[in-house]
Amino acid sequence: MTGIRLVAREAGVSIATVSRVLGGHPHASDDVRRRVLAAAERLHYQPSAAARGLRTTRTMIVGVLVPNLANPTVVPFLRGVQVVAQAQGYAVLVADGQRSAAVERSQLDRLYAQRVDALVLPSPPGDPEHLRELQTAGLLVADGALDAPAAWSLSAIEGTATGAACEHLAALGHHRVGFVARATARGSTSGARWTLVSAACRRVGLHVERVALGDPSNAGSVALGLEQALRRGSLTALVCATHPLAPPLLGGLGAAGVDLPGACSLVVYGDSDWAAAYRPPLNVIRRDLFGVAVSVTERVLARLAGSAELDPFSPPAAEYLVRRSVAPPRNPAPV
Amino acid sequence: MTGIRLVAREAGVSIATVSRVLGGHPHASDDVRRRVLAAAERLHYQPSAAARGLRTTRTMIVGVLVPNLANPTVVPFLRGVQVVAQAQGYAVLVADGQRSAAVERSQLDRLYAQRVDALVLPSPPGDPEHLRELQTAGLLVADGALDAPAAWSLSAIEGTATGAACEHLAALGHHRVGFVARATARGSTSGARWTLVSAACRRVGLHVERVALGDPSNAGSVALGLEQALRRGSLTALVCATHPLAPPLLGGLGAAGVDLPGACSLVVYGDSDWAAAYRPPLNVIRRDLFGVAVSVTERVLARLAGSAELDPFSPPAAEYLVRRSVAPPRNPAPV
DNA sequence: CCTCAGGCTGGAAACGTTTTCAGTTATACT
DNA sequence: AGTATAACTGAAAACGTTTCCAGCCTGAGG
Repeated sequence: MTGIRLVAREAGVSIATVSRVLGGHPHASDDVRRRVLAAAERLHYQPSAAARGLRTTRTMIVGVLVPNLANPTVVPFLRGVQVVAQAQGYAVLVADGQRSAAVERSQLDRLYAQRVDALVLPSPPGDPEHLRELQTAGLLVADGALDAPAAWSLSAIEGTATGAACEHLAALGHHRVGFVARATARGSTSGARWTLVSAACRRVGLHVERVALGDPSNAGSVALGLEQALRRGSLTALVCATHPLAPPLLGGLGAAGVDLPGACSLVVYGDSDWAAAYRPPLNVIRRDLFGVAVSVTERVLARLAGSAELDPFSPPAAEYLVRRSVAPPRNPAPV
Repeated sequence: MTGIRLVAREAGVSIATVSRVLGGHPHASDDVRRRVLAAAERLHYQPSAAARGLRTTRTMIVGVLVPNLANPTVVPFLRGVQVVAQAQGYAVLVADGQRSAAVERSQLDRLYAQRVDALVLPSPPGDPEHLRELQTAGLLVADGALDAPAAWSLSAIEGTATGAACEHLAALGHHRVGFVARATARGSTSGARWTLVSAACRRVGLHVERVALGDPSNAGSVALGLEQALRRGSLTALVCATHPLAPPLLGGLGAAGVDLPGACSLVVYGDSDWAAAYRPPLNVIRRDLFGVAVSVTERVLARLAGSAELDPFSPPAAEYLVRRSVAPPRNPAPV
C-alpha cells in the first residue's frame, strides 16, 4: 500500500476524496478535509509526479537546452528561467549540448521523452530540423528558438551596439582593429559577430582583421601570438568575440606587457561583474540575458496555460557600455 | 492510440514485443526486431518517461539543489553533475534555494515529488532535518550532504589552505589583516571562513578584524568604507570571504585608488578564469568544485546501480594559489 | 510419428494518480 | 411528509509503460 492509498486509509476515506482535497477541488466536508490534510501531513505525502503526469499529461517541468554549460554566459539565462519556472510551480530540467550537435540532439530527445511542458533555449539549436520535428510532435518550444533569421538573430540584437562601438573606436582615431576569436571558431556566435563587426567597420572606415587566439590555457603562447598580430597588423584596438575568451586574452595582453588601454584598446562582447571591476573597467557590448530568459519563459508558460496568442517577442537590443578600456591610439596613424 | 501501442500496430506486433525489443531484451526474432525498430523510427517514438518511471520506479533523473544560482561558484559544480549524469543516461533537474531556507525546503519537496533517483548538493542544506526525513522516505542523497560536521565541512577542506595563506601574509611582514564579508553575513560560508581565518591568524600572530562591505552595487560607498577601514585599522592585507564579493571589492579598491598589491594585499576565496587574468593576478584559495561534483555524482549513481557500499568520500583539500596580489606591506609595522 | 523442449510472442496486471459518473445522504422546498 | 435538489463521497476507468505468465510454434530427439 503506497502513496495516496495509504493516506486514504489513514484518513478513512477513498483515494478519490484524498485527491480532491489535496488538489484543492470543491466538495469536501470540513471534517473530511481536516482528516485528509492531517493524514497527508503525518505521512509526508507527496504525490508522485510521474503518476500525476501520466494521468494529466502535464509534467510541470520546463526544459532548458543550453549549447554549452561551460560558458558562464548561460548562467544568467538559466537563472531567469529558474525564477519564473519556480515561481509558477514548475521544475527545471537542464540539458547541456556540450558544444556538439549530436549531443544536443540526444538531449533534445531526452527532453522530449520526459515530456517537458515547455522548452526554452538561449539560442537556436545546431539542428533546427530536429527541433522542428519534435515541435510538430507536440513539444512546446519557446519564442524564437526556431527562427534564427528573424528577431532573434544576433545581428538584430547586437547590430546597433556593435555599430556604436566601432564608431567610438573610429571617432577616437583608431584605424586598424583586430577581431579576436578562437583559432577554431566553431561557434556560430563568433561567426555572426564577425559579420557584424566587419560590416560596422566598413561603414565607419575601419580596417578589421581576424586574430586567432591560440590555446587559451597557455598564457605564454597567447601573449606571443597577440604581440605578433598587433605588430604585424599595427592594430590599436581589439574586439573580443566572446566573453569566456576575455580572461585568456587579458592574461596574454598582460604577459606581453601590452598597456591597456594605452597601447591597445579593447571591447568585449558580454558583460559580467568582473568586467566592470577590471583594471581598467572594460568596455562591453551587453545583452540582458536574464531579462530575456524571464520574458521568454513567462511567455511560453502563459501560452501553456492557454492564454491568447501573444505577438511575437522581440528581445531587447544589446547596449554598448563605455568604461575605460578604450582610449585614443597612442600614435594616431596619419590621415 | 498513442505511444507504444501505435508502434505495435504499425509493426504488427503486441506492445509487449515492442517494449522488449526497444528495451534490448532477448527473445525477439530478427524479423520482428527489424519491423519494430523501423516502426519506432518512422514514428519518432520516444517512450514516455512518466509511464516508464511509474512502472519501474526509476525516473532516470538526478536532482541538484543549489543554495543560490546567482552565485557563479555553483556553475562548475552543476557542470560536474551534468557531465556524469548525462554520460550515464540521466537527466538533471536543477532546483535553486534562492538563499532562502523556506524556498529550499519547498524545492526539496518538489524534487522528492519528482522521485529523482538521486539528489546531490554542493553544500549541506539549510534545514538538514527536512532532508533527513526525505532520505528516510527513500530519497537517495549523495555523500556528505547530510553530515556537515564531518568530512564535508569547510574547515576540513579549506583549513590548511587558509593556514598557508595566513602564514604567507605573516611571513611577508603583514601584521593587521581585514576579513571582508557582506554587511549582513547571512551565508554560513562566510561564517565558517571567518572562524577559519581568525584561528589561522591567531596561530601565526596576525591581528584580524572584520570589514563589512556595504552595498556591493555602489562602488563609491564601497570605496569609502574600505578606505576608512584600511586606515582606521591600519590594515595592510584583505581576505575576501566569497568569490562573488571580489568584483565589488576590487571595484571599491580601484575607486579608492588603493594600489594592489602595493598598498594592500589581497587573498580571495574561490578561483575563476578572470581571477587569474586580473591585474594583478589574484592569490586565491581554490576548491575543485567540478571534480567534487564528478566524484560525488559518480558515487551516488554507482550506489544507485547497486554497487557495493563504498568508503565515505572525502573531498580533496583546497589549495592556496599564490599569484601576484600579495606583496610585503609598504610600511612594515615595527616589531 | 509423437513428444518434449525451448525460443518467441501476446494477454493482462500493475505502477499511482486524476477524473467521471453514479450513488448516498442531508437539506430545503412545497 | 414527500420530493427534488444539492452536497458530498466512492467505484472504476484511464494514462503509457514494463513484466510476469502462459500459450504457440518450430525443431529435434526418440
